[in-house]
Amino acid sequence: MSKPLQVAVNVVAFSLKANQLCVLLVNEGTHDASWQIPGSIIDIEQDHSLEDTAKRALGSPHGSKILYLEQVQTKGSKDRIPNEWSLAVVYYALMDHHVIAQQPNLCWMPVEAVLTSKMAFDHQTLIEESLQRLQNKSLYTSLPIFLLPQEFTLTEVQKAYEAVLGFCVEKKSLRRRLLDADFLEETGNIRRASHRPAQLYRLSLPKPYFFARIIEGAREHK
Amino acid sequence: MSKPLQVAVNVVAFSLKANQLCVLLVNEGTHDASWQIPGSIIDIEQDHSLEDTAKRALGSPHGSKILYLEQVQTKGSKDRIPNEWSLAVVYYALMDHHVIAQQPNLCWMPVEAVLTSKMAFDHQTLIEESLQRLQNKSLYTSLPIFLLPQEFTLTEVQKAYEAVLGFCVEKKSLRRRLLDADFLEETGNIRRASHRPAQLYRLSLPKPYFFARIIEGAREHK
DNA sequence: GGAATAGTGTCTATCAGACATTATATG
DNA sequence: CATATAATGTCTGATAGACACTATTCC
Repeated sequence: MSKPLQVAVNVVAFSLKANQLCVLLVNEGTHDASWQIPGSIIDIEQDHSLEDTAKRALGSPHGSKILYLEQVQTKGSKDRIPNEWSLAVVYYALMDHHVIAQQPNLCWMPVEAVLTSKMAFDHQTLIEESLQRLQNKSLYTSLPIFLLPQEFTLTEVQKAYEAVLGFCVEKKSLRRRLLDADFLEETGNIRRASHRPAQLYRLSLPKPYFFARIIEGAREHK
Repeated sequence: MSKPLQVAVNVVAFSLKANQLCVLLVNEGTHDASWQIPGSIIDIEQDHSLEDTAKRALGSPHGSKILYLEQVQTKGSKDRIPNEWSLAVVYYALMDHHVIAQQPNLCWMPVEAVLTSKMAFDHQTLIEESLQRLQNKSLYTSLPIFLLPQEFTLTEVQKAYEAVLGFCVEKKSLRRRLLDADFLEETGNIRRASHRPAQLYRLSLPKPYFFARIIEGAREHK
């Protein structure tokens, strides 16, 4: 019989800020470079399930404002953290960056910056692997839309795809995919600016839509 | 601070037996209908990582004869098992059914039979979800080949895809995918029978290959 | 009218499916 | 030669990408 083990749930939270994909980081403050992703130890009194722990780690116990939450993987080994068998269940979340209260120890950092900065433990890897999953899945689903507010234009959807994927996507192809698929509905409202106004849409289902084919422009960028 | 928790690793092992996709089941013998999938509690002395626990659960500590192993998900909640917060990391494995020693408490059961029989705990669900993952991934990867022996014909590959996916795939399309992709090499050997003999192939890489598009015949069967 | 972005029309290339055809072994 | 399976040729349809074009608003 083996000794018991403490289990953490960590969350890589993504949001869009000025058309940039960002990740939520916490500074535990022990020393300067100790940026981490949010996480909590499972509390079997408080948490009913792993998802509850994930939501608690994001300070959103009832999950409001977490528009999408998906488990990525579980890491467990003797040497993930020195001298300690450690286990972490990793999720990623898509949300609006406004919902996190301004706190000095929290920040939304652009992914490119994250990928070159020093992170605590193996959190760099956890972020990379979550990003990889989000990117792959965005090639054949409507996931990037879950980074947007409830009402959005098709151009905003395109910007969201480009922020997630890291390359340009073709306007007409994307619009064809989106409109042919029948998971968007016009709200009837219109976004005005100093040019032709744009139709506003909303999701008619709270779940991501799966397309039959991937965005193939991706192949040249692999 | 929450109480510690015991963590199990469970494995849904698939193999091909007479062109049928089968799942490895264990009967713990306490009562008749207690078929389960193999599993072990993490032993932090013995196991270096989660994968080690998975391999140990399959009675294959060094992983020989497990041709493919992939983590599917981690289930954790208060009510998965009555009156106990329980946590299980689930993997699926692809292997040759010959490698499991004949033991009275082990059996390879065809998936269709599994899906209609009563299983212990939530193991029915774990199998369904693993199968789902295997099927989805088989639409755009070479995974089914990992159910075959080292040398195989293209017709055997087709049968493997059909066993996994549960529907017929078109011969020419599949061969085009396989041969255009450059992850197979002819062994030079030949499989003989009472008809035209077939070229034998082997994998030139031990990793699954990812195709650019899915097997679209799938769409009609969804 | 000019600037700027929204939204469309349409051609091409690629590739999966369908299915007919040819090839090669055994008995 | 009959049978059975291996392997190929080739047409069609669907759809992603490219990109030029039109539409509509503000100033």
